[in-house]
Amino acid sequence: MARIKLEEEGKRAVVTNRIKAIARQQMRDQGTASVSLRAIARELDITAPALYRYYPDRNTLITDLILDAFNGLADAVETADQAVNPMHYAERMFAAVMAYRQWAVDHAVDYLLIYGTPIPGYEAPREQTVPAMQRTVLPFGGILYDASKAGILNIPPEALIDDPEIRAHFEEIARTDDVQVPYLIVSITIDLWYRLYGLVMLEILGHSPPTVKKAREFYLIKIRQMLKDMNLLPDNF
Amino acid sequence: MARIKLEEEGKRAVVTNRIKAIARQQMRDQGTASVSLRAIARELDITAPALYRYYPDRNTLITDLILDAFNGLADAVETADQAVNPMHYAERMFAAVMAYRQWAVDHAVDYLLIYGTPIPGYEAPREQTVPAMQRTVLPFGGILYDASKAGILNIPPEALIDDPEIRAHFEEIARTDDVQVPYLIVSITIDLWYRLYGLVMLEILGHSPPTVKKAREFYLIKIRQMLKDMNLLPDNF
DNA sequence: AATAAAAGTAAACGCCGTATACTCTTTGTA
DNA sequence: TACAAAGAGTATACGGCGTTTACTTTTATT
Repeated sequence: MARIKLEEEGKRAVVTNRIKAIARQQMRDQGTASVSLRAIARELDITAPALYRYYPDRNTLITDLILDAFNGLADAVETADQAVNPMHYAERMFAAVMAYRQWAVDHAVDYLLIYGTPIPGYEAPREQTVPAMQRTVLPFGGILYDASKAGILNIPPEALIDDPEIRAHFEEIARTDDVQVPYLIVSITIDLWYRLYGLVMLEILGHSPPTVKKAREFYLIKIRQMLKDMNLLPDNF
Repeated sequence: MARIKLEEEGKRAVVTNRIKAIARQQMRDQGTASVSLRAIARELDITAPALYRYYPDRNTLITDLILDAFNGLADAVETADQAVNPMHYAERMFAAVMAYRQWAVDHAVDYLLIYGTPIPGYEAPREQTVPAMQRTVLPFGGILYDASKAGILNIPPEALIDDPEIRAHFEEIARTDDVQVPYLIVSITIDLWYRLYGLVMLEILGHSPPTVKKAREFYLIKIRQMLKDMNLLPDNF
């Protein structure tokens, strides 16, 4: 029975996966906000209301797509990080940073879905999306923390935060059950992260100020400088 | 007759302005992509097809809103720049940078409209939008150029571009009819700009990695560091 | 006052998300 | 094995959307 139950669940999973795949294709073709239940149903040779057996409404489907995107991005970064020697912090950071950009470029709509303008009428359920989002930032923080513990990391002076409130906020973020990560790690992680974000968004949306051609090279130049400032630039770059 | 003609044109302008105002209100309420001709018509106590006397289609209206937004942002930055002594480059830059953020925060939907995820089904007419967009970047380049001519500007080493193609591209951007602005000015302008972009987007969209509270203070911290690196930090900040 | 242009309306087409009521088909159990 | 319950799907409908077509009203000019 457990086996039959599983097969049943499997069938449902197959259908929901096809629904999501078609939705992603639609986003690719028509833009992030163009997920249309009727169009998905048409593609599946099914009437529109039948989709409501799988998703209670359009928003839930979108939430599912968002969670998939966050997890896909996080997986890509984590995988890249874990593929290199954990003691080679510079290589780890470089791999993570390049994987981040590559995933965003390869899955532009998904990246826009999670980090771009929200879809009108859609409100994200924060209790689900926030943890998923944090997964995409955590690897960078982890690498920086590891490097700092190893005494490798150079923390640029601009990471120091005078404002006590922001400092407290950063310390709160960095407090887990057993460790208190120094707020400076949070500070440089966010600094790195918002710059990745700006660079990637610019490339994906294609409206660099006068368009920067050769976006990958530009990204590399900027990344190289950032990592150099942190003493995390791999020798071979 | 010329007078009457003008009044006629004035009436048309009044209506199109009301159309745009309602559209902006809609965006504010429902999100960037929710500009609805029928809803605008309803608000105007008019039938939907009547709107086609003023705009041939929805996309043209959106283009108009986009151009207004670009020009509004550019005006805000230019005005802030021109309000201070033109010889005080640090003050000029600080004023421009703060005006940029303030406009974006005050007109979040408009900022998203021009720099966020494109509206599905809408394709911007580049020959109109690109020049308007350039107006929003130009003031920063101008201040930096003026400061460099005055021998004030400190150009950080990361502005140097090794890649000859990107360098050539930057030089092309910086070539106007009578002057050839050094590519380094373009390089630091773009560098400043994409970081403003990342910071502002993060604040507007509210999905800082774990949300950064006190976004203005955070912006200030980052800006201060950038300007300091360029020797453009005003004394009083 | 007559006329031409501008502004607006009514009706329709084919999209959309969603709700309701109904019908098959599959499945678990008496 | 017969049957009831559950699951999957359909038909129909509602009100929303952008847009087109054909027609009417208003306004300005000669």
